[in-house]
Amino acid sequence: MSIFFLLFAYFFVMIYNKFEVICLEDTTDITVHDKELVTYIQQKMSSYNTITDLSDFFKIMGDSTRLQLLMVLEYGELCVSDLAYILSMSVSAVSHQLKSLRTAKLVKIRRDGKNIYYSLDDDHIKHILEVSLEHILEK
Amino acid sequence: MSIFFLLFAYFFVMIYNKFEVICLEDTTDITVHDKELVTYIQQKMSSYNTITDLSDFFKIMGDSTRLQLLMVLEYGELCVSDLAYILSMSVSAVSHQLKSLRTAKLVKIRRDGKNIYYSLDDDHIKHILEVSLEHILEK
DNA sequence: CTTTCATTTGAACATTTATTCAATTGTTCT
DNA sequence: AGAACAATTGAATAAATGTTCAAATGAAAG
Repeated sequence: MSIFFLLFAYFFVMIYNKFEVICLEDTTDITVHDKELVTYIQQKMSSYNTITDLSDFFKIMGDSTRLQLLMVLEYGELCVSDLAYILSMSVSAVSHQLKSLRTAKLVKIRRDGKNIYYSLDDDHIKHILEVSLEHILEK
Repeated sequence: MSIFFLLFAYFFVMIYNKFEVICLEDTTDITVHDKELVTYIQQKMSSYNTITDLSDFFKIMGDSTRLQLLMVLEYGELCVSDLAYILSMSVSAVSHQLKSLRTAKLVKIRRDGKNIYYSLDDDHIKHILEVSLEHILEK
């Protein structure tokens, strides 16, 4: 009885391992069709860091709350409660998002007494927003 | 005994309701500081639809996989397995993201036999990517 | 007509993300 | 010093998102 069990176990492990190899090969070994173009792109492609930096930048503006904040701040500096009033959101929620924008270096702050005034940190953003807005409106 | 319970319940409900009102007022009644600027912005602000469209557009590019796909496709049209090979990702994952890009009308497809070739649907995107890349590199 | 290849699809899972709530910090005014 | 105001913070909750896996589709070749 036990010898059959051992044999069974042995073949099971063998087949299981084989199966794993097949699976791994399946996900990594992808047949390339346009080899010339693929190798050309692999040489030319931007570094992974550049791409993640860029996607992080887009991710920041990919939220309507943060984008509204940026667009409102194009008109001038404003304190947190005024921003919350304009977006009709809670002060806390706005503050959290302003923090994201601040760590992304898209806005800067100025303290004046009890208030903290936020403004755009950079004029590039205005340009990007304009170009992108054109893209949206033309579609 | 039961009369005290009723009295307690009555006051509890009264205070609870009052408390709710305070809470609601707390989140909506925000003191405005720069009334002039706030009302000016409220008139000038883009419609909510425009902003959500724009943030949806940024959201699409806010993922490194999708952004890589767009940047790779700047070099020419490619089929799914070649794209998967370049990004070293599974074909399925790439296909899912290509679908997002397609519904966002950023890429288009062309069928050729068993292969499906993807390419950029629009030249605007190239421009936006260039402008944004400049922004990142200058920081 | 069946097999093979390229791709898509849907469900499941894990991870990330945005907002709320309650408590805390920092500032001014009395 | 204490009250009042403006804003931040951290934990908790709920919603959205990306990848994997397994199965299904569509097209071409044997």
